[in-house]
Amino acid sequence: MKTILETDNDFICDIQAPCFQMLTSEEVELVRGSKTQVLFRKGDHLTKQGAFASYVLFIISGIARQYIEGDGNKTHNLRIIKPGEFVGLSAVFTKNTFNYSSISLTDCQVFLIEKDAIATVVKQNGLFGFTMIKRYCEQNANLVDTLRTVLYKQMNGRIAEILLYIEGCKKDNPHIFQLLSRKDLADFAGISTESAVKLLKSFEKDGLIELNEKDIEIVDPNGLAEISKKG
Amino acid sequence: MKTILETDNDFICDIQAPCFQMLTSEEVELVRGSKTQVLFRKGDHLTKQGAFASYVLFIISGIARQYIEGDGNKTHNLRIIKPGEFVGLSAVFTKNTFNYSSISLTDCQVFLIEKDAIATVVKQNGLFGFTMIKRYCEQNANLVDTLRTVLYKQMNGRIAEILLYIEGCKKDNPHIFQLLSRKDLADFAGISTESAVKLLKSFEKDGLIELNEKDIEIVDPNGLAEISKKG
DNA sequence: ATTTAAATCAATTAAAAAGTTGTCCTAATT
DNA sequence: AATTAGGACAACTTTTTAATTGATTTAAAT
Repeated sequence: MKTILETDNDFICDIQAPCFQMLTSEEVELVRGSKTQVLFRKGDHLTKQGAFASYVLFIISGIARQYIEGDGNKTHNLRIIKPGEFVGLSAVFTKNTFNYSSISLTDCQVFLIEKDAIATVVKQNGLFGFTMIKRYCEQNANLVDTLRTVLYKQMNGRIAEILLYIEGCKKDNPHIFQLLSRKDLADFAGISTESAVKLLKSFEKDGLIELNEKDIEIVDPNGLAEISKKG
Repeated sequence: MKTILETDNDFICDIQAPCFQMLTSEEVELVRGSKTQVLFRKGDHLTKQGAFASYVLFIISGIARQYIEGDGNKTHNLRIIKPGEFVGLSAVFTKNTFNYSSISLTDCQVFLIEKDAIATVVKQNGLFGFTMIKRYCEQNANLVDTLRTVLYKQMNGRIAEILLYIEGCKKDNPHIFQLLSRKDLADFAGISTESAVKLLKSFEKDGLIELNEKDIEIVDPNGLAEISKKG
């Protein structure tokens, strides 16, 4: 009990993440007083699509997977959530409910910050507002990319694209491929699990990637980029 | 898409559960306007210990398991949550965060009701308040029982007690034992998984229960009650 | 009409998780 | 000091879940 609480306190006493550095000390106090910290264990839901959202989540450590739920167990993965990122920003200013689910791929230390506190600080602090806008903007761009992929690309391009995307997440977790099942990859690409399996094998045969158990080694990133671009 | 939405609407258009029958039509409107409905799939978290609680959950269908998280993956199961029950009532009037986690054992249709709406209705409607008090009271009694068990009983009594408890949940789900692992049972009784396995076998040998795969048949409820009482 | 892309289905294999059992260790009780 | 309750560990088995493969079907695109 004691040791865990101590490490918790390390987090609690300081909001060290870059995006909070630009706050005044009163603003830090406001955020500090409006937050709580939770350990989400591997496999826990950080957000549940459709549930009331009275707070945003800020990831201290660990990674998670964000997805939208369709009918009948269908899911589409949207992104890997990394340390230093927010979840549920879309609930602060507009919707009152989370419009997607997310689930932790590893244990995650997370701040939950009441959304009123975020809104207040944004109104006071232009610089902080600016970084929030930047985040929204990036998310928008990513959503548009996802949409384009779903609308226009076919299997090869889709899986090549997400392989490169996941590869880019290796700096946050070098073993990220081991944390994702074939179904997870398929749900990122929006294809069936079986198709994903077959395509990965064929990519391996073509020398684009290397499959070692669940780990995937990107051998020819340029080749993959080419396939991704062609669609 | 269509069929699912239709069944959803059946729920959404009417708050049919007994405990809402005593509300005036304005109160029903207030609750209706402050609620949303979510399908939690088997294995999804309904609540996460420590997260902000801006709403209470009301179970329409399905069952779930409520537990408290300790350090290092230790959990203690508190109860089976059944249709017609609330989750998170303790957050309405006092704590701002959930003080326990809960996870669905089957798909669950759930109303999330903003806690302000519940508080408002309780203040207006004495009869509704009365039923809420009754619920709190029952939960208190159950918590005291749990505490007594943990403090004073030993293995045999603990496992006998929870077998009878789970048996009592069969009217809400006849297959409930199949939904619980040996670890789940052990975490209800507060003993190790291995001890639970061994005790179940010994109970079977003594003709108290019958084990068929994961299902458990209570053969001698009086005998179990005896063991449970003795501790 | 024919080709192509990709989902679905069914069967199989592989890997992971859960359950089981015996042995040993520890702390409390007698 | 001896006994007892019950957890912890290790080895093993069973069950469940995930991955794979090939065959078939569907639907769109040429």
